[in-house]
Amino acid sequence: MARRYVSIKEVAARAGVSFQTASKVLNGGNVRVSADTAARIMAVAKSLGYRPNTIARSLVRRTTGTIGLIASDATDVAISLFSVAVEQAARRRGYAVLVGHLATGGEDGADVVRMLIERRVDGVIAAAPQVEEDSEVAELLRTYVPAVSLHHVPGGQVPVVGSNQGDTGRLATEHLISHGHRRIGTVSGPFRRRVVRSRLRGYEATLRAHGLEPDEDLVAEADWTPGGAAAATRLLLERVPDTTAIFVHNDAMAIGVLSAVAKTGRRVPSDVAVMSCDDMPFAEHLTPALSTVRVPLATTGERAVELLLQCIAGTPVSAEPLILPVELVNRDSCGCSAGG
Amino acid sequence: MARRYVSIKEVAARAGVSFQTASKVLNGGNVRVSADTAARIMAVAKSLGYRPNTIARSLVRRTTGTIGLIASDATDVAISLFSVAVEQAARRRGYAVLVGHLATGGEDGADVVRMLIERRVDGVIAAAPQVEEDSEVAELLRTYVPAVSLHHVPGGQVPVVGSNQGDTGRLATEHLISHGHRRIGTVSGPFRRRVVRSRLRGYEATLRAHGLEPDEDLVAEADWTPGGAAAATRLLLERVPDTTAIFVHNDAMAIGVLSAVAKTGRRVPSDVAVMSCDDMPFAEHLTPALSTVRVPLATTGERAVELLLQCIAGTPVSAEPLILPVELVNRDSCGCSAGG
DNA sequence: GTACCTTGAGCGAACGTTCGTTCAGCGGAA
DNA sequence: TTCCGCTGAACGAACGTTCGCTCAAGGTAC
Repeated sequence: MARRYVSIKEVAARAGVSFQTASKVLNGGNVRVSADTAARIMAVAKSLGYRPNTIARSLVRRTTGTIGLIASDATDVAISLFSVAVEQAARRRGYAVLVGHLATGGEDGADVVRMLIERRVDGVIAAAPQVEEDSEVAELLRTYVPAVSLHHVPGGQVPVVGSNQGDTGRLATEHLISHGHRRIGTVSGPFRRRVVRSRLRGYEATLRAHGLEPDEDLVAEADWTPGGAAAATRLLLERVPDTTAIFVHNDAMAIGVLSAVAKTGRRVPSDVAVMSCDDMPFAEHLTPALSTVRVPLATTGERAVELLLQCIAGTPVSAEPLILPVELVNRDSCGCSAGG
Repeated sequence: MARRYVSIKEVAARAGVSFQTASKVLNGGNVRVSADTAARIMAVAKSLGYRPNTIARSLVRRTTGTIGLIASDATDVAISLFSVAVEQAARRRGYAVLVGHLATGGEDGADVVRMLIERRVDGVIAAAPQVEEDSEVAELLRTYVPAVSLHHVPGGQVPVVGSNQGDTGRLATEHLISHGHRRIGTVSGPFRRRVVRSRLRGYEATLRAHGLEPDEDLVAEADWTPGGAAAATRLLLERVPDTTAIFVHNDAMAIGVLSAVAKTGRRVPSDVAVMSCDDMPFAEHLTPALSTVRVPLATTGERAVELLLQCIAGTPVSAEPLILPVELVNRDSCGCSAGG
């Protein structure tokens, strides 16, 4: 299999020019080379199957044209949607993406970042809630490499991009209230996440704004998974049997909520209405079709890349988080189609 | 922000040794350095925040410790499960992963591979069905870099790892037959995919083995998405209204099938039983809980990494595909829990 | 005929490492 | 005293590029 890359020196030798000249025509910018010398070099390069060695290029240019993506264990569709968007946006701009998926606990965060740093990525995008608690990661990001995060990073100084999570809570809750519900529960992600707390605040504020008192029995903490959400839902319906609506913190959990509600013999949406967050591709195909607050993950990914490239270029970047609007998507699970 | 990496030369200068000596203690192997010189160098390195530059290292070592992963647009949970497994397995072995997500049509396959090659990845793992049709990609993989694929690559010579897809078709169909079904439809992925054809062959062979004649009206082609599957299901049930069971080619589509069946007023599993493939995390939480043939995607990812590292090391590798067994997982949608 | 400009190409240095070889100094055996 | 071997460290070369400077040849203007 003896595969070997041919270097620019071999190309140059075969073409009868210095390797620096070959460099100019093959990879370089302003060419200063006659048309037929150039053509000859190109021809030789092609026939030899020359592929530039970006490793060597990176060494002298001191940039790798690579960005690092640190993502949580992307069983979560939302994260993978985001990751794909990031990679494609980056590639469109000539950047490659080096990815690290954190273990569930996120205990390897610093390892991943070190790996990225040692590979000299030009910048890092963090899409892992675990970094919220990891000050070692924060420190590394702050001191070694431009970074953009989907989540707040301890100590700040890392630009954040995302949506207003309070809005998702507000929108979902308001909509449920507009359907006449008064006993509105919520199945949330882990309390220690900022996203979760923001959504919870939005939910509670909206309740109050409509004269309803938040009740902590109505709040059930889960873990972003369908299974966890199903358990939380059972608990919630036991504690408050007359719950008539549930606000779920993501679509994956909504699957579990739907199933748990059905298992108690209640029907969605007539007995219990359900509103979710995210709007993943499968949401509209669940039974009943899931009403949800759309979070623009793909756009967020593209914005994150743009923002990061600005940081890399040294353009000053706003200290304020870049906020992308969320949007209510009404389908069946909230009761809209039933005319409720 | 003037971030600057400190090089080994600066560390060496501060420690009063040659940079090659510093190299030995910081990154090198057999040390031949006195204990306190070593300690001094380490201390300086730490205080200066030295991070080895693997770019330079790669240049001289002629390996990057990086593998490329080319994946289809991983909206598909199955692919992202696989990708995560690959990355984590690779990292455990000291490799980083450079990822490229193909556009839906896969028209950028060769671009992605070229990007990987120019970055001198040590090997490539392909998890994109589109490569089955891309002989340019195949050619690049064959001539430039060790590779392992989840899908057959035109022209062969690239080791394949995966499951026996005929088995998934057989297992699902047999199980449905064992429940007494005689009119068994199938909602498949795109016909031009080998996976799909293998599963279809397994399905048809099993039908025949039980004295049932395959009927092409019972085969509805879809596109791996819930929406496409829903449409295909409607078509199928229109063409053959007395269909009593459906074999779906993945869990994502099963969501659409479940919803489409329900919309015709039929119930799952009593009117129409459903068997799927994959066993994604959400499958058991659908309503009804999805019976499915588990495809060990995560294990496949780890095996792919192992196999690739063998190729990289030059260990001869079997020409036969590496087959991982699939497994029947019975839940509610096939009728098992109803005693059918 | 001289001076100058332009074009095309060569050349040296640098990027931050690794790796193998060389070398100075020292202790001990003959 | 001489020679040897060992230890600790220095040193040169190489990896494959980019970048900027130098330089020769030829053309043009005076």
